[in-house]
Amino acid sequence: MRMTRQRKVILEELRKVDTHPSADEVYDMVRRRLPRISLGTVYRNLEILSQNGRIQKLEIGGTQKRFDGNPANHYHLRCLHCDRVVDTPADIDVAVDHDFENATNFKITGHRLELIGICPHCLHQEKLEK
Amino acid sequence: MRMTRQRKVILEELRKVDTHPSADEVYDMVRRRLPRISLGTVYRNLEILSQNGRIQKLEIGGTQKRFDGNPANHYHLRCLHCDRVVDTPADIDVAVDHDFENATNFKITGHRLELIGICPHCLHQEKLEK
DNA sequence: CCCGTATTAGTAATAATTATCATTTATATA
DNA sequence: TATATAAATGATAATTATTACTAATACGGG
Repeated sequence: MRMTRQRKVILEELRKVDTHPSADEVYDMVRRRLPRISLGTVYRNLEILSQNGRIQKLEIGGTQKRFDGNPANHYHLRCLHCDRVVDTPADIDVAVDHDFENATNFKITGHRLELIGICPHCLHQEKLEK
Repeated sequence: MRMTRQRKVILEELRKVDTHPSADEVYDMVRRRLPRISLGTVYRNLEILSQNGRIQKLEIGGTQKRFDGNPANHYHLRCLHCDRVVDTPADIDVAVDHDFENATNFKITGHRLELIGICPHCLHQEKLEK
């Protein structure tokens, strides 16, 4: 994998944030440094970087895919109100694979878990509105 | 909610299968009984039926949404090879919401869990190929 | 049975992503 | 350091999945 200027900046910008941006949000972020980059390049590189394990492509609820600059395994919380996606603490691990391997006749290689709820920010808003 | 002919057939066909079809697959199934139904009607009804809790809209990996005629709570296994989606036994429940509510400051209302692996059918195929 | 309104079929529009291709550029090697 | 070459880019077109629009239709209460 050649480390092009575009690829480098995409990776750097994605690592700066913990907001799990969509491809077009990454495009906006990167365009501030590389105004002539094209959206196709962003898509292509997000795909390549996630295939190489440098970032994560998240398939969580909603219409767009989101991207995570942290390639380490962790879960995500999604806020029903503001759609924000937040990382869960790294030390929580839900060891369910073995249970399901016993209960079904699949060979389980992993799982995707997404927690749904209301984020602290929106909880606070709700209180104020009462 | 009016029970139109179209809506009734969509619900019936979806309940017949355990394959978790996408909207266009439901369209194909339903068209055998109602050849003049339109794809828009299928989309609209799948949305309405899922909002009324009669079916489930699944947002699992892949580009298309899938639908499940069984509205009861259960998890899904997805096969990496053939993309088949299979229900998990109903009696398995992963009680993680409380743990995450303590570890974060979200109010957790639920979770989505998807098991990834190789289905028995594909495992068998692999053996034969060796 | 008739009326009012939700629903439909058909089509157009939108949104997200992927493909194409001529030009440019990173990098291995001479 | 210059050069060859294959990978990558930018611009644009194409595709895929889904949603919106609208005149015509049909469900179901009275």
